[in-house]
Amino acid sequence: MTSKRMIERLSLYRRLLTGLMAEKAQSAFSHQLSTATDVTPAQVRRDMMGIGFSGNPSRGYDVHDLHDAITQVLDAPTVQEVALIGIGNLGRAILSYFSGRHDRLAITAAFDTDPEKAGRVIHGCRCYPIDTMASQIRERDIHVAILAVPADSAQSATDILVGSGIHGILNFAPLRLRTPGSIFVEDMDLTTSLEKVAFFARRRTQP
Amino acid sequence: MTSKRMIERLSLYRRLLTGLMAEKAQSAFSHQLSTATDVTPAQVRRDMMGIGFSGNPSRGYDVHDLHDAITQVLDAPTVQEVALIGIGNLGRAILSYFSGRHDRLAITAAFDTDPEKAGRVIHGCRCYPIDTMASQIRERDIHVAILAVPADSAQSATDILVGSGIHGILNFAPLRLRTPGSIFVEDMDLTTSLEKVAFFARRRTQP
DNA sequence: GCCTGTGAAGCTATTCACAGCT
DNA sequence: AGCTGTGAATAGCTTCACAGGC
Repeated sequence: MTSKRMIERLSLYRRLLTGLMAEKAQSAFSHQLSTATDVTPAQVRRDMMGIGFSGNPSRGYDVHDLHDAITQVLDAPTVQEVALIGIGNLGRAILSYFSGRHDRLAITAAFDTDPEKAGRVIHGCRCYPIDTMASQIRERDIHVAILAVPADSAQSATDILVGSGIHGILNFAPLRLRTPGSIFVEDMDLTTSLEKVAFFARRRTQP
Repeated sequence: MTSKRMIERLSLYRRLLTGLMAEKAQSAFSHQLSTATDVTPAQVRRDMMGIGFSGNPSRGYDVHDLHDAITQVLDAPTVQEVALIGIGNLGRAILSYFSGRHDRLAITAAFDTDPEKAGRVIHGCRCYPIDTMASQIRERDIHVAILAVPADSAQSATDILVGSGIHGILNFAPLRLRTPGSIFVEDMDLTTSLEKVAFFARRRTQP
């Protein structure tokens, strides 16, 4: 229960439900949730079971209640702060992408080695020099970090993060971080993903 | 054989092997390949089997030969061109990230609705207005696209891509694209990934 | 002794299929 | 008639464990 895959799907369902709420839909069937999220209806029902949410054979699932139920599972009761490490092109893109988009997750501190950037406010997020990172993360009780630094400084940054009480890292650096098993790491490996797409695209061209 | 997961791992092995070649290593054992890529030694050996590559019980796998063998599987014999759709913050970050990094994959055309951007060259990649996209993709025989447009224009851009002969899409837009089954789509969903990290980080905090 | 190669076992995740409800 | 909830079946992937080689 609550496997990595299932959490991903819950995130998708919720996003879809938010859209449905905006168009005043009261309820939705598993097959409706399934088409927009690209999973099977059976999978949707399994996931509902997984979070202990029940639907109704004649109406399906209540859109509002389900949205709440998923939020109950996915989100912390209070806003979770997120630290961004690395304010290069990618870091800034990530900042602009998340800026004000989520109501329970917010990037509230960004760090960079470049002293030029310290003190600036980018997309509503204040930037600090990297040597204040450990103390700030610890003091502000931040447990989630997004790592967007070059590959050659990723491991040293990670070591600091781990030592500062971080529990989860979204890693954009193109390497596998060495971390204690207690840290959750999700890799966003652009190179690997693009190579994968290129591979399967080629295979579709001439199978 | 050659499942999605395996292709990802091959990409990781190759990156590691490139590093090993730089430090003049001749050969490597499965357990060496495994630690740096975060898979088990048994998995490494399975993957070698998968691409029909043999090692040697006393020396392990020849670094150079294995690098070649993986490249043979992963890459096209010639350079594969990639189109980038959307030259916003994220698109530019992706451009800078990939610029000159790969020798068989290159982003050689970028498209945006903003006519201001057309004609510019960003990180070595020429930008074009979006209405020339279909014809250029078709004429230049491009089969791979990176989609980095806002969510509300992602589906219409996708429809054009599909109609232009694209076979694989690396999708950064936060929604599931509707595509024919013949198209390979890989989703890079920042929101979902961050929610996942936040969820498991929280769970580590108090399990 | 320590490695690779691999059949067999084990896991995990997904899908099937149908009873039960409305 | 068409849905949900779910035990059972299936599929896909990973690890075990050991024979064979250096």
